[in-house]
Amino acid sequence: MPRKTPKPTSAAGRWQSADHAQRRTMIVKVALKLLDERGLSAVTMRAVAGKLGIGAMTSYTYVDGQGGLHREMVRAGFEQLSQGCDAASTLGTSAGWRGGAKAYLRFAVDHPNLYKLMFDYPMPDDDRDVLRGGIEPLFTKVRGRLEAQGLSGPALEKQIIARAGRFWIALHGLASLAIAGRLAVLDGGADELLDDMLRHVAPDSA
Amino acid sequence: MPRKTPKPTSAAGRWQSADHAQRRTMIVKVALKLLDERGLSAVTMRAVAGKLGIGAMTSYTYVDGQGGLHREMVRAGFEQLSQGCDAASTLGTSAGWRGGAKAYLRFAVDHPNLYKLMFDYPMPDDDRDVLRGGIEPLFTKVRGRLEAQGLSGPALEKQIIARAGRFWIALHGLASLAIAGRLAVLDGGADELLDDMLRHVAPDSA
DNA sequence: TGCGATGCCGTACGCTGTACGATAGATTAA
DNA sequence: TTAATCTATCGTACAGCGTACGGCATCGCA
Repeated sequence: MPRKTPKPTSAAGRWQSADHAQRRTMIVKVALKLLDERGLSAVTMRAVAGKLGIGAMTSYTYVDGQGGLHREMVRAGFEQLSQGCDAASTLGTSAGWRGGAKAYLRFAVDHPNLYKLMFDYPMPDDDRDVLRGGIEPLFTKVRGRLEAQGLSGPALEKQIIARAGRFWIALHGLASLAIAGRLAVLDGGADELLDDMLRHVAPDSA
Repeated sequence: MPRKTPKPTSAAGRWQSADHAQRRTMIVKVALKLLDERGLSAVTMRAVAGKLGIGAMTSYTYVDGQGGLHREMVRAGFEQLSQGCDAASTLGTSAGWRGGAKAYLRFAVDHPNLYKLMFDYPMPDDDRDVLRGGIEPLFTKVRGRLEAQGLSGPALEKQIIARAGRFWIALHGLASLAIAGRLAVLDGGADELLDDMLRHVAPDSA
């Protein structure tokens, strides 16, 4: 019985009283939950549709197949990562870098499957702007910090890439290896490794 | 016609004149070629068996299903990575770190699918020894360097983890982001980023 | 009232991994 | 020599996947 009447209540009934955008959001949300809880291989079109009480093919109306669903999940992931890091760091201060870094790592450890999907997802080559990808806040902060120090022009751009890039590469290395279980030697000393890393690659040092 | 006579020639005929270990190697080799050329999703049991002219189920005699095949590919990959880095670096020298690093990155860029498989592959938790995983040479070299400086005991172990770990994390971050196409901003300046990274995290600096 | 547009989804096709069991050749025992 | 056993091979089948296709029910508008 498609498109009946409003039908405001009932778990799967919510579907009815939602517009197009909301329905896509519902699909992505269910997919993210499945991804977190049971891994990428559990995010099947059938499973997602089943959880929403709709036919498998219905989801194709709101999302461009499985590839499109992955793309939406990646987008949502970068948004969440970006917001989390933004909230946790304060512009330019050394403690700010550390706060942002911890937020970044927390996201990766809390959502390992999503994080992997985000960084395995092929990024279009014509996006010369690497700032995309959820790390805009980092670059913006570094920019502000350096501008406050009087830098500008090409030198500024170069320094931004060097410092923010370096910082981000280190963070991603930590996150990625932590997820893969490669940092077991630490015996719980992930904090130490992070501190050591920050000492060496913090955007404040030349 | 199983287990006929030697039959030394012919492409698929080689299969006959091979022992158990050699046949597994042949399977893994074909799988690695498929992985490099057409991605992980192309490494199907049927495709691998087909390339060897054997029935799909036959490969199960030599490899423990798809999971086992992945495991064998990962093993082969770490072996190759380890050898490449070992050959390219000379103990302790600053140029040595750089050579090893370049070899590491070259492997990752030349075999992105394999590299991803290697570092996505779940590592057993009871392998407290992270040295496993193809980076033993790095840790060994750092150890030698530090021992030559007179360090020993717990301080030595701690320094090894701090310095080699830091170095490796940076390398993996670079490799991983390069594969994902996240380093496009460089405009071909990957070397610059590597140099900057080496300046900051080389195992020689405290 | 009629009718095109829109959302829904049952069915079907080709693909996957792999469990099972039949078969055929090699090896060993009598 | 002959019979029994073992081993490698793989044809078949099943469940599950993504998704193309087409039929359907309902809505918005004329």
